[in-house]
Order: sequence, then structure tokens, then C-alpha cells
Amino acid sequence: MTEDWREKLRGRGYRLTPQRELILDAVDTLGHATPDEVLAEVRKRSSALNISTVYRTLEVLEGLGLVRHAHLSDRAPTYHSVRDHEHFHLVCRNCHEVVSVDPDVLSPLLERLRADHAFTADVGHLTVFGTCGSCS
Amino acid sequence: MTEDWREKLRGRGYRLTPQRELILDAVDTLGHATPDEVLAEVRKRSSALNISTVYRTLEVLEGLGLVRHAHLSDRAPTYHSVRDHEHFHLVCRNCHEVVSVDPDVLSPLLERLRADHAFTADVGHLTVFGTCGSCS
DNA sequence: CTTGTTGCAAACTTTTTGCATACAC
DNA sequence: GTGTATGCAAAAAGTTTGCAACAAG
Repeated sequence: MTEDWREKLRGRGYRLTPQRELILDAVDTLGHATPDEVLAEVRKRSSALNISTVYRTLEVLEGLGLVRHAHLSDRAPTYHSVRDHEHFHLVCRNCHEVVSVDPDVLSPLLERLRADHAFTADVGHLTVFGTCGSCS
Repeated sequence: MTEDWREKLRGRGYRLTPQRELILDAVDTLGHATPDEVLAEVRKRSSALNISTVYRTLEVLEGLGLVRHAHLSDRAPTYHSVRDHEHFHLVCRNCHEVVSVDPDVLSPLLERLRADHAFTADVGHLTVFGTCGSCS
């Protein structure tokens, strides 16, 4: 999917700008990042990019399915690339460690939610807060 | 546990103020409410209460285990009373319906997280986003 | 050339903080 | 009386918006 994003953008009438490429690369590089962190990462190399462009671009990229966001703290949303295979997150309340977990373990839950509540869960957005081994 | 909160506050050296009582009542009444909504609810009856007191009080009450919060939107946190038996939430991305679900369905997941990742999940804080039956 | 995109600055929303006053104990 | 809690106003943090200038197609 390396060049896939170009087609996705063009395909929906979006333009292919350097800013969009830089932001997508930054999200890839960082793994999990808030809009602020994305801005900082991009500015390490290329200087000119505005925070409002970061917000607008992340929104577009998420609409195209190129990035996703989850809430890994009580505060800012964090974006991650979709090149990482789909996963959800465990976050330790104490040490703030973040662990990415394979969605397989969710299958039984997802099926019950579908059966009992006709509800289709969005796995990629899921974050489970709690306490990790070393902190308990 | 009707009068329990008085003891919990006093027991830890906190003072028992009318504001704290009003806020706790409002959370009980509202079910799920953002700090803003708590303020509005309290002001329906008693006029004088400041938003910063709401924030500070909810923090204290959560520390005492008298209320809990979860994130039911990408924005504000919502607080709920712990008199409701423990539950987690399903939130529909489309119609924003909120469903409270019994934690039993989570047992298989919780055990796997404990076994595989030594992680103890905080059920009360959990929110699962997705699409409800009528919206899919 | 046309229209989507960006940068900039300002507005907004939500939450936090400092400090003087008020009140629970 | 003593020290915590509150109100107020200002600051901080995060996000959105309007608009003129710019640049991708």
C-alpha cells in the first residue's frame, strides 16, 4: 500500500500536497501521536507547516481511512497509521504504558455485542484503561 | 449507601459543603453528565456555583470513589454515579445513542488480557464506539 | 485558469490556576 | 480561630474558522 494514498486522495478529488505527504509520513514514523506531536515531527525536517493544516489534514486522512485516532489519555487524541495492522490499545493508568493488542481476543465480545445489542464495535478506536503488570 | 458519602468525605479530612452535596445529587439525577451539564443542573435550583468548583469537586468525588467518569464522545468526559451498578458503555458514532451494558460480557476478554498481558482492565471507564442496529 | 489548500490570526471551548474571601469544623 | 473550599478572573490548552494568498491539476 506504499503508494496507495496518492490514489485514494486523487480518487476523491483531493489534491496531493507536500503537507499531506509530510503529515502522513510523520504519523507513520511516530506510531502514536497527537496533532501537536505530528507538527513537531514534521518541523524537524521541513519548516513550514501550520497547526491548523495538521488538524484539517488528519481529518481528511482519517476520512480516507489512511489514519485512525484513538484516545490514549484523558486529553488529546492520538493518531496512528493504518499500515500497522488493525489493533486496539491497553493503557496503564499508572505508568501510561501503551500496548497494542491484536483484535482477535475481542471476537467473543464483538459477537455478543452484535447478538445482544445489534451493535457493531469499532475495534481500531478502542482503548482499554487499567493497570499493567508492573504497576499492580 | 445513601449517607455514605458524608463519612467518606469526613474520613479523609474533606469538608462537607453544600456545593459538594449539590454536585453529587446532580450527577445522580443526570445519569451521565459533563461538567457543564452538572453546572446547569445545579443552577436550576440553587443559583450560586462556579464551574471551577464543579471541576475540583468532581475530581475529589472521583478520588473517593463516589463518582466515575468515561469518555462518551470525542470531546467532554461524562461523570456518573457509582450507585448505578458498574457498567460500561456502547456509543453509536452515528446517532450518539448510549447503551449501558453489564460487565459480565467482558469476562472472557478480561481474563485473556490478564493472562496474556498481565493487564487489569478498568471496566467502569470503558467505552466501545461503533454503530448501533438502527444506524447500520 | 479554476478551485481546493494553506498560513495566519483571531475566536472558541474546555480545563486549570492564583489569589482573596468565605465558611466548615 | 485555623485552614480548607469557593468564587472570580485570568491563563492555558486544544481546536476551529474566516479570509486572502498560493499552488495542484
